Amino acid sequence: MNLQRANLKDVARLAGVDVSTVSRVLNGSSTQRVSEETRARILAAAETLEYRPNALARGLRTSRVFALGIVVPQLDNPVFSSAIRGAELVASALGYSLIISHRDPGRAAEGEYKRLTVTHGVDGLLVASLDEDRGLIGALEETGVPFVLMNRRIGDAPAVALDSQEAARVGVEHLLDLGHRRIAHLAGRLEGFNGRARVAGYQAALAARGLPLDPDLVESAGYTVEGGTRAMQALLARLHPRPTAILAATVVSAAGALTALHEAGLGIPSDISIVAIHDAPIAAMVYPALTTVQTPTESMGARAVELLIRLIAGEKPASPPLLPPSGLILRRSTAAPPG
Amino acid sequence: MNLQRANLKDVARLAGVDVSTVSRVLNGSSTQRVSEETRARILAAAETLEYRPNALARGLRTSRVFALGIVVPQLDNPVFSSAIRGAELVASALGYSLIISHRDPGRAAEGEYKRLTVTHGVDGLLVASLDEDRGLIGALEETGVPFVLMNRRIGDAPAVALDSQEAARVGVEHLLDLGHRRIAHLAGRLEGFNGRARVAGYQAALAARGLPLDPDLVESAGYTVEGGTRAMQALLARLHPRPTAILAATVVSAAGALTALHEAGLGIPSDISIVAIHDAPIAAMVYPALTTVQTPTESMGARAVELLIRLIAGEKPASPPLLPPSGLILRRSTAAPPG
DNA sequence: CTGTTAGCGCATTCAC
DNA sequence: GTGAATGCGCTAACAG
Repeated sequence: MNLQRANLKDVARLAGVDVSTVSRVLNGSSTQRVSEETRARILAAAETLEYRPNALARGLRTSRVFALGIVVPQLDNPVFSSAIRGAELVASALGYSLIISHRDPGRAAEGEYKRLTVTHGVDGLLVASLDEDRGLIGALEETGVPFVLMNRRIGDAPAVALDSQEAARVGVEHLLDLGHRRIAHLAGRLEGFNGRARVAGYQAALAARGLPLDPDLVESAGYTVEGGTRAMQALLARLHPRPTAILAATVVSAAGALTALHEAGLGIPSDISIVAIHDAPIAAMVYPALTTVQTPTESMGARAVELLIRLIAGEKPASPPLLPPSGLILRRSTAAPPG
Repeated sequence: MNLQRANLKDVARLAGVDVSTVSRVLNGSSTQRVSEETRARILAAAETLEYRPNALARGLRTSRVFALGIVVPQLDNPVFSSAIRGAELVASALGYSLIISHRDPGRAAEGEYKRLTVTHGVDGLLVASLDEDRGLIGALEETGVPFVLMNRRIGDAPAVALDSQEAARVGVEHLLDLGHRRIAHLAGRLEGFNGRARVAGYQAALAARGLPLDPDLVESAGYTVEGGTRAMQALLARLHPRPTAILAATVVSAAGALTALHEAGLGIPSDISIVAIHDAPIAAMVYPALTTVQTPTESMGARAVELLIRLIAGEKPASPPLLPPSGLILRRSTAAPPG
């Protein structure tokens, strides 16, 4: 019933003090000099009235609304939905709300950032972009509020991203340990931040075992099912003998590759093994269930919020190091090579 | 640069009028009686100053913040992420922001609703719940702001939901048209709103062709991959002869069923066909790609926002009728029965 | 047709 | 230690 109702004045009246005193104790400013007695009385009054500060009024006064904007290009991408979950968790733990927008950060972006910052007055922006768009940084800086990039680094802008190179290395190493020597890579966008890193990790793992690098073993598949299918078909058509194992950039492209493999009548993992980077629910939904390199996507969102809040507080924190993979999830898609 | 800067006073000064006049023309109230001349001067001033209203101040004054809270139990459920997308689209088209929260609506819900409404001051709530929890309505009503339920109806509370019965009927009819007569149903939660409706639709389709209803053909699989696998295995173990086709409640349980089918060495669709309700990206990621009954999940979010905004405006709109399926997406998992 | 006035709820500077 | 006064930016009577 009396929700939204009680305000500072009500609490002040019930406690028999002035609103300014109530404000002081409730905000617990470091320079608080209030007698224990009245402080207790005020706290009790606030309690019985179920007082909740009005974020609007407070924001109008302090120009801090305790809201963060987060813009992601897509909601159903497992990497982003997981990052959002992580962000939401720490944001609300720290008293912040998250306002999401799923516009493509590259496009119509500028208007969106203004809407979020100027109009709605968020304190900071979390931005997950899919491409390298340099214009993005400019648009972001124009908003005047702190921001942090997720999933990639652009220049030296504040960012939290995954160590895709290490993730790829771990995946390939697993395959090497199983005995595979002819390993292909279903790459993402070769020009992209993560795509490049994965190729580097793939090559590093091979080089560490003294294996030669064959450019023909790498095929760009993008990040779609269709791309995965098409790239896998290309690999199958071009490579003789065919590879005995595949490192896929994402579970989505891996799923597409599985389709191509099934259609080619190949057994998985009897004829060919496949390991994908990123762990997501769909890894367990395909057949056979995918062995994956688990990446800390949820932590990425969490770390990003922490970084952003420190930025908002006026600190000058450095971006954290790239987040290393958190494990290898063994399922049914990998085994020793045939023969 | 001069973002967030310009306020009504600045515009008023530049236009040589009073702030109240500026407010009047910018808000375009129906009772606006301002000379064309000054109106033009004000508009021009606002333009050059890139004036953007401060939502906080406006909200404080009008207790309308043009923000909607949306709480969903999970972000990566294709039904919800799609509904969110639809909601976001119409919300922003109508000038509203969406504040998301992915708490389980049943649990810790009350506190969450208060945080959203009392503290952040959203104008209304969109709630997608997974269960029937009656307490939910009480908690929602206590917030004092309008709300609309998504994905289910509870009592006669405002709600936008899918016509799951019709969706099931369409799926079964497709199977019947292909010649199947022994069709099993991988059901959701039998006690749930949608689960019950799907069973009814499944039975109605069978009855319409004069086919007998065999309770043994229905198995509850919940909404998880594991549930789908387990239920499919149970069906396979219990039914002799085995069914030639399956209607799965969701793409997720269908994916689980595929795993069981593959492990049993059955060909899809050569030995057994399967059609799933809801279309989602994962339908195209599994093997074989799933034929699905497409449901308007994005529209569900869109309609829900429209309904909510009318509620906020003080209208007393009725909940729209259940949303019928929008089509049948033919992929590779269905064909005529063997023999 | 347009200016004046009065807060919305809160934090904060300044008295006492 | 605590109260009084002020204003964040805006809208909504109420005057004129």
